[in-house]
Amino acid sequence: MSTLQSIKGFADLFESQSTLFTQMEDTARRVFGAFGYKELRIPILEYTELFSRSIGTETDVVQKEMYTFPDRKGRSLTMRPEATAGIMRAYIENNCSAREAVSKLVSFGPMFRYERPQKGRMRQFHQLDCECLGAHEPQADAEIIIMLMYFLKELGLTGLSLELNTLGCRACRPAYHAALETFLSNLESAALCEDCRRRLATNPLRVLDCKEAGCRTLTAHAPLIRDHVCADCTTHFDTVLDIIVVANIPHTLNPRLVRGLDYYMRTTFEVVSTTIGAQGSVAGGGRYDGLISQLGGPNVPGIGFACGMERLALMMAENTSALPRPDFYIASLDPAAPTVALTIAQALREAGFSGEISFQSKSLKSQMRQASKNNARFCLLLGGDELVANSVVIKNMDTGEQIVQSQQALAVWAKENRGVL
RNA sequence: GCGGAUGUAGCUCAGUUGGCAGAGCACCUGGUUGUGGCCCAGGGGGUCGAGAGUUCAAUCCUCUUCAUUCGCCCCA
Repeated sequence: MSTLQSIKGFADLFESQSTLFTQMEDTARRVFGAFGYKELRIPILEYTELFSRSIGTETDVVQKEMYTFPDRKGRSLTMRPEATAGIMRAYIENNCSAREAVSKLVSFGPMFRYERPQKGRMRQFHQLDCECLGAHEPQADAEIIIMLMYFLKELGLTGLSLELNTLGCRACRPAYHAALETFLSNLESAALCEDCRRRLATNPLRVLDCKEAGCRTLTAHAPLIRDHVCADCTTHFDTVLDIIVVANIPHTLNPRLVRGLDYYMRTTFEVVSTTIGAQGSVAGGGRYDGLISQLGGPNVPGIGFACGMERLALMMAENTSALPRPDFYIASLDPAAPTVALTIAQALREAGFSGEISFQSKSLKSQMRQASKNNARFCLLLGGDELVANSVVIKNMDTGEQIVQSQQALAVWAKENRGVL
């Protein structure tokens, strides 16, 4: 292993990839901005306790996936594995609830989880995060789901399915968990797969989400959350569904949809793609009333979601618009010419044109090949007789036509004939 | 943390029951051409991922290791 190698799961994004991320961020600012969301940039490092207290100490994320280390004074820091916790901290610390009844925040950036990389999963990955704080009404749930689906549509993505579920609230969830555990413990536990036998102890809800056919049939008649939630939760979820139906948003109810982070309650949702490999979950979120107060803040409700940007990029990949074409490429036929080229190029750029110069003075054939590859609209040839004559040959790379101009007048001439160069 | 696949030229990959390392594309030089794209000729490039073992001889067989990749788990 060489230190001159990137860290496993940490990727370099060159133009073809980075333009996709730029496009996502631009679309996000436009779409979410139209719903009143304001951008918030939060730190990458936080005290470890923030994550363990919000995400849940028993979750896989906290137990085995965080990049955690001590700072120089021995305090435990963690590179954020998700954005919600940090946003909550910022919201509380800056006393946002006193300034506005509802805060709508959007944030994007890198997240870090120590997992085995595979398609659609990196150790440093990027999420786009929206949080709506201060609204407990079901209309807020519906709006954020509608907004998310609108955003994905604006990115030109298709073939996505929206799954919805409710997890109940603090009042009714314990009863459901008890009913589920009773059901599971009455099963022939040996018939469950190895993973599920482990889940019985760690996270019984996950057993419902198992992909093994054997477990599927065993749990086919397991108690479902929907049948156990309280009247308030039922009303809440029904209202959300009514709005989603009226808004004509295709969706499926998935009573087995479970969230991996402890703070979720009531409405949960996930957007899934079947086209990008095993890690098909593209966006996920839900309501988390109680999280802010649990972190020591005011009793403010919240709902939000996160989008996996790498996973969106996988879907957008073949969709890229043509890259902008440079106006000029300056090729030199003489070792002294690149010096002159710098002056000419800068005058052209200040006149509003874009382009590069070749610092080498190679053969004409080779230079023209480079100019071709550069895809510039015009190739400017410097050197030889023309250099002596203080002029430059301008060749139209599409038509092959060429004319000669004086070097000093070039930028002015080009500006006056903008359509030409 | 667990499993499968793969590491050979800048890129995509061939290859040998173990015997001097290959192609296409790219790059460079020259020719042809309307100063670049097509065509022709030539050329540069590789500790065959790394380390150990077996052997007269290992890119090939054995072991170890590192990396990449797909899946499990988990998540977005």
